[in-house]
Amino acid sequence: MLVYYLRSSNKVLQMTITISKVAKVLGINVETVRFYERRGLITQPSKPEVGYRHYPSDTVNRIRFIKRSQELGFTLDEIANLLSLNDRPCSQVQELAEHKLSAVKEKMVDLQRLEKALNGLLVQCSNNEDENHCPIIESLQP
Amino acid sequence: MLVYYLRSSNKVLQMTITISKVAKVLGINVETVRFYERRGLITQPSKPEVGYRHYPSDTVNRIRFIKRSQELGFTLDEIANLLSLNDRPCSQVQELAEHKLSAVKEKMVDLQRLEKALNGLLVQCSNNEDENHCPIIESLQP
DNA sequence: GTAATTGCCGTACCTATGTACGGAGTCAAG
DNA sequence: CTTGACTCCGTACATAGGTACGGCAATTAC
Repeated sequence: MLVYYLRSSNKVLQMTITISKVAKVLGINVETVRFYERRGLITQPSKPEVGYRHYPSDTVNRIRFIKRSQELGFTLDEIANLLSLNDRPCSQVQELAEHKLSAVKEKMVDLQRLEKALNGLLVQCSNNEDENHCPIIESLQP
Repeated sequence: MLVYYLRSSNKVLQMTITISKVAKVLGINVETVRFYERRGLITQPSKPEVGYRHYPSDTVNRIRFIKRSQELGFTLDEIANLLSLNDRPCSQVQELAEHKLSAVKEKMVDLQRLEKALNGLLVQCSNNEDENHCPIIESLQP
């Protein structure tokens, strides 16, 4: 079910679609769309007297924004923040991104430490003579 | 409250303590100890006719093992696995550690990709002329 | 016109790793 | 003997990000 209506300019078409179409074009679950509504990340279109709600393509775009931001490691709370910053000075957005970047760097240092430790364990293991006694278990024990 | 009792060797003392002491020496919450009991990671000492349960120092050591393994990024499920492998051939333990290692490496690649993307955003931002219009928000949008 | 999809809505459930709470029992100190 | 601290136990709550279900309404397909 498609509804078209004209903007006052008489030029721009705004297409509106049902929730399942929204979910489908984005490749996500209907429930996820509804979840974002509950979280206030997108606004729920008003329910018409008769029939189903229809969602403008703005909503689709907004969810795309959300999904891309998630890929960049932002949480939904941070994304809500980003969305509210739409017309705010660059500096605030930049700050958020920098904050995120330093968190990412920290996490990478963590993982490097971890990688080293795991490699250490495996080296011990490969030098092991005694088949029935694993040095990994040993070395993790106090 | 401390209870000492002798092992048959007549040499080794096994000290037993209350749950809050266990938590205290480990720097964790009492509830966490109880949570590990529920998860089957440690066994709950039987309750004496009168008074409180007392925990042997083995329990403390076991929890230390758990905590170290967690630091290495193992989940509680994996740790349960490790604990059950105590006297098993090295290969199984090694396999678990290798699996973990490759997960760590994957995660690092992810984070590097993310770091690059975030840096890209910040470069755009610093090249920005228009104070009121942030390219980060723009570039995340479709 | 009837059957099969969808939509709508509230609510419960999921994973992972704990934390918190309430009420009753127990213990140690003053 | 009373007070305060601790234990025990079951259950609920917390976070993050959804997913699932049940019952009823509306729409679409044939």
